[in-house]
Amino acid sequence: MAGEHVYVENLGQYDGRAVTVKGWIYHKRSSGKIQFLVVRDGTGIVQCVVLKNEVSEEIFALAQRLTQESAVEVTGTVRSDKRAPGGYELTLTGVNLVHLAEEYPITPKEHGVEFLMDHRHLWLRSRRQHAVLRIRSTLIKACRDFLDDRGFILVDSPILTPAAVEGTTTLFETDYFDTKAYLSQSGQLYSEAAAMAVGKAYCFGPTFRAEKSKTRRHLMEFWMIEPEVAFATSETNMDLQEQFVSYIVQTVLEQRKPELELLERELSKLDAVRPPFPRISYDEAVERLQQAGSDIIWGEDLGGDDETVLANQFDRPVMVYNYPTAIKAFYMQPNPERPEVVLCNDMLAPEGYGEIIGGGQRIHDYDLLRQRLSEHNLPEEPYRWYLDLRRYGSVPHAGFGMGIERTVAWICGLQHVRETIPFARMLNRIYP
RNA sequence: UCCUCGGUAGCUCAAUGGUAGAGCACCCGGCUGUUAACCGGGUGGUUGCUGGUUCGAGCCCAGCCCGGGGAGCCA
Repeated sequence: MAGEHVYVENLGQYDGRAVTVKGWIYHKRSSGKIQFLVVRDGTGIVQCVVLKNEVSEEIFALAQRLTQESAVEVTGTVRSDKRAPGGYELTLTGVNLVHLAEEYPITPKEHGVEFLMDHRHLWLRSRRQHAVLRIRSTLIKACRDFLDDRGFILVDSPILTPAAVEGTTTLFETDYFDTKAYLSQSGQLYSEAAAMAVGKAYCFGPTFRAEKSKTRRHLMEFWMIEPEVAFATSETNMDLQEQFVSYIVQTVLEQRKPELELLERELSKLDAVRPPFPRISYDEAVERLQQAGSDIIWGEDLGGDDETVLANQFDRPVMVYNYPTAIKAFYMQPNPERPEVVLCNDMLAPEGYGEIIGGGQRIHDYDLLRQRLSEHNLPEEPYRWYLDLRRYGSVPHAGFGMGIERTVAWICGLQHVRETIPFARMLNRIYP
């Protein structure tokens, strides 16, 4: 055995040279005196050729024994070849078996969703899932780069919390040394405290919703990034959102084109995602929907179908602002000229991917916030610290939360968010 | 919680109320350029569970279990 250890993604730089690739057998085809081993190493996939009269009998026999997903170190000469997927292939001189895999459950044929999700730990090895994971990784880095480059400070919020952020959503309850604690459904309230400390803050982490939601857009555990800015208004908040979303989409488009192509994503639709984004008021949204045949009436929240109808009227994400106060959370700042609506907005992704951002301006007046807590039948005690923020140098401020999985699903063009997170937590699924 | 569709070989699926099938995977054999290779042979079943109707149930009926899609809620 000889040859420098090289990753498949760099094979092009080693044309004509002897190298070693360390990886797993993705697939195998044989034809009597010639065998094709398709090896993946995490960075790519390369076809390796084993010729009977160019290797020893032992090597040829060993290659024949290899099973799907067996771990190997293969040595051979890099050669560009049009017949090889990827453009380069390896003519093998040696094979070292690291581990002979048992019969692998996931075959190159079709599988159902339940079977694949039961084998999620193995499904991650497939090409499509690789592409999604890489895009997710790039997207998260883009989110953080964007905020870090603009002076935001990462201030993480706790996962274990004493109370609900919004009284409405069901929370996962756990025991905290004989008192109750809840898994965080949002880091926002803590992000507000952080913004009052450092001016521009964001938190990024998992959030938990115990709602028995069973749709392609819902997970019980999902990741959310939540920027919060002091001295900001709903207007500047929407400016930030469109800059933010444009940046991450264009970054993924630049850096992950091969992955998007593998997923057969229509790139032109992503290319169109640049500022400014259309902004329509809730009032206008209701009118547009009624004209389109919806039976929605003013005061009702937009349903999933409504969101899709609206989003389809634009070629980029659309921001719907100033929803009725009655259907929004207790901390939303009312419009001073129209208290029946609040200064907030949602961002709806195109192509029916639904709401990817929810945000708005927060109440900064102490008395009004107390009144709202009371109106929402929320206890004051757990929110004492939150009310404190309105007692010591309270300023207008705004922020938003973006769901990572829905955003990845949209950018990748996936039918379901379960493929956008390594190990999805869903209704009826907490394995593997 | 509600609506809707489904559960048959390891996987994906067929089977008028009348002998349980195919493709793939796996095993054996053949093939020096395969691309989900191909060709021949073989192994493989408590038809989700319980009860009922019937001479006879994978199929019809009831209940339950499990899963897919959707609603509500939200990101």
